Amino acid sequence: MQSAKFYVTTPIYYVNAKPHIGHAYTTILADVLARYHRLMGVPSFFLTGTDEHGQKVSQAAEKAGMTPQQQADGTVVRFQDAWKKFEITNDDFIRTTEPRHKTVVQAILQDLFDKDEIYRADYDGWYCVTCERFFTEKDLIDGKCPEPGCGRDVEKIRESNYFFRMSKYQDWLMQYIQDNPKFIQPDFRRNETLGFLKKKLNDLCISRPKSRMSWGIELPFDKAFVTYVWFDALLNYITAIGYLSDEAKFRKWWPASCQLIGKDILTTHTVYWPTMLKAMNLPLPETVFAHGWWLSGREKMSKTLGNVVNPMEYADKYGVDAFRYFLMAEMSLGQDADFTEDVFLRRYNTDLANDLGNLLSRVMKLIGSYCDGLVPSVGSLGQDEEFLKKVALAAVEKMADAVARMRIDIGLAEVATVVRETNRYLEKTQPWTLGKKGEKEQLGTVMYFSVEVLRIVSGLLYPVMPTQMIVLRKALGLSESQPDFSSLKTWGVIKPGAPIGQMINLFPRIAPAAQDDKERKGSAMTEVPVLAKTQNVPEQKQPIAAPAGVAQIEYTDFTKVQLCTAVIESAEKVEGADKLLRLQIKIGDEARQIVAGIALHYKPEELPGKRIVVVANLKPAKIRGVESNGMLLAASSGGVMKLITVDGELPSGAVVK
RNA sequence: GGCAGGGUAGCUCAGCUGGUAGAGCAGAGGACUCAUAAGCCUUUGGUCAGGGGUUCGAUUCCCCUCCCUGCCA
Repeated sequence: MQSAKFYVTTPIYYVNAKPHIGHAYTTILADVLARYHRLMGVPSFFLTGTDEHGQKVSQAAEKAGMTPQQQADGTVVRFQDAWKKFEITNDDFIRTTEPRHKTVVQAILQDLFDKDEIYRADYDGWYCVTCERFFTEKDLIDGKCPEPGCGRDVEKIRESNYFFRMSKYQDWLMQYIQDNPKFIQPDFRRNETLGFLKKKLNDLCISRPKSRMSWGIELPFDKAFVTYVWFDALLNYITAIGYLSDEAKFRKWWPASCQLIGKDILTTHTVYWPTMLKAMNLPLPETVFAHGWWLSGREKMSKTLGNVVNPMEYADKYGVDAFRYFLMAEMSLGQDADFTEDVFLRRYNTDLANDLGNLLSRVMKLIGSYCDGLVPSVGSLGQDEEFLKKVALAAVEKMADAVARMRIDIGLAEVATVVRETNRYLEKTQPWTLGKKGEKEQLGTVMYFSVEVLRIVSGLLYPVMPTQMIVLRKALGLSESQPDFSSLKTWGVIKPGAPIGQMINLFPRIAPAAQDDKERKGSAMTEVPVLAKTQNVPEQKQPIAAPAGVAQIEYTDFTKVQLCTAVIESAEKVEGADKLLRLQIKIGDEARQIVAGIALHYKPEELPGKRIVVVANLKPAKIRGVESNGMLLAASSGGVMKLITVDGELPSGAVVK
């Protein structure tokens, strides 16, 4: 199943956007695929980049008082930094504003124009002066501008544009898709494209008049126009690898092995793109793979809904490796998947902390205690050993197969099984008992087999968790920094006598924040706002029976709130706010500033020295421009408000529960 | 409305060409202690959406209904 080379691409991301989980997922998936192929010794090229032309960039630039290029230069780093942080090993990063891209795009356009693949046409349409946008007849809503919140009258104008003769490739493309089942994956996406192609395909407008939109690549044969962004953007996949500039390089990598996309850009990649390539007389990519969305609760994760989980936050909170592992393990094939903290933590604790991390701990401890910290030699083998070895080696094959089928999740599940089997193996053989009984030889066999399995597991997981797996391998005394696949297929690589490193805690267990049950799943994500969306959002099923207004909570929910006692050091009014006081408090030895809405009930001078109860782990917030690090508790009824305090003497910083 | 794909244990899903179901997680119980209160063992859960048909026999094939999802309009 190995090809001679592996060229993987992500879409180029719109530079104006902030990196979110969708970008992160695609890019990490590409990275994992690239790393697996490198591990298997397949020459690999991994491309990502940014799409930097188009109206939104120029609008943002104008707003910021800079040129579009400056705007793009300023925002592209958000992607570059993110990928660095996520250990992305892309071989190139293309920006569509780079000369190497623009030059080649223009050459392609000129060539297609010369071959009459592109022609000019006039047509009538409707223009909204306010929105500065052009619409076709059917775009209009009741004959008015369809832009949300606009709805003004539109005027009929005649416009010219250039068109790519896409329609003539319709039959060819349908046939090609049918003949090449691997071209569009997963299968149901292929059917979608075929469905799309059942209707008459139009030619593709590939230009925009500069009068409407100027930030783009100028058409070489008509300076009054720039290239339509999609036509420009899709070409990145070939310009970056040397099309028309470095033919040897281009021939080495094209056609792409795997082009990853989100399901939202299926048509551009399975209709526009292949017909463009056909017109250029280039072969099509082997596979265009459309993955699903990450969902939180019931809502699609997208910036327009405002419920984006910021990938940075999870990576910071739980580690880049754990984040990568979660994304790869939790999403299967082209399906959508849920991203909630509950699901994340459960998977982290189960797979990484309890099973894998803990396995490493127990093995290291046992070798430290009973084998002088050295990998022992092997004695006679029994059925248990043969079984364990078989399972581990089989996982290597299964992972290779899973990678070829784009089912990283299945491969990872296979590895998890191996880890579980190893834990079982330890229970069964009880090396601690063997150690106490002084049965050195058997003990040695058990420990050696455990170490070997961990070596193989670490190699299989390396592409997903590069940092932590290197740590693991070092702990096993492996000197090589990167594993290679052939060593994973081989049993008995670690030599007896090799020293084991210090005990490490690879994946510290995280105390679960909340119990999971279906009804509360949606609300577990604090980032999800209540949306006033009326269409297509089914009512929440099975609403929980709870008193109106406030739902019952689990004890573990309560434990999320860290309450403790504090002493007020000083207090003063916040200027411009009649209810707010700025308090300097001490929680134990820690000084903090909080803002409290108690000015109508307490005078600043009567507060110093009072013992209060505060929520200590509340996210810091700015209230009226004043930073507040916590929140005090007070009870109120009928216009009277009293501070919560403790009954008797207790030091500041005492835990309240 | 058209097309496509689904509805299997509390959750996420696996079940190829028909012989009444499995995994992981979650729940319950237990023995142990090398380990990250982890791990291991045992165990509770399923009229396999509903109805009809073909068949000796259907979760698996066919038809109908209901519900969900995606794409399109």
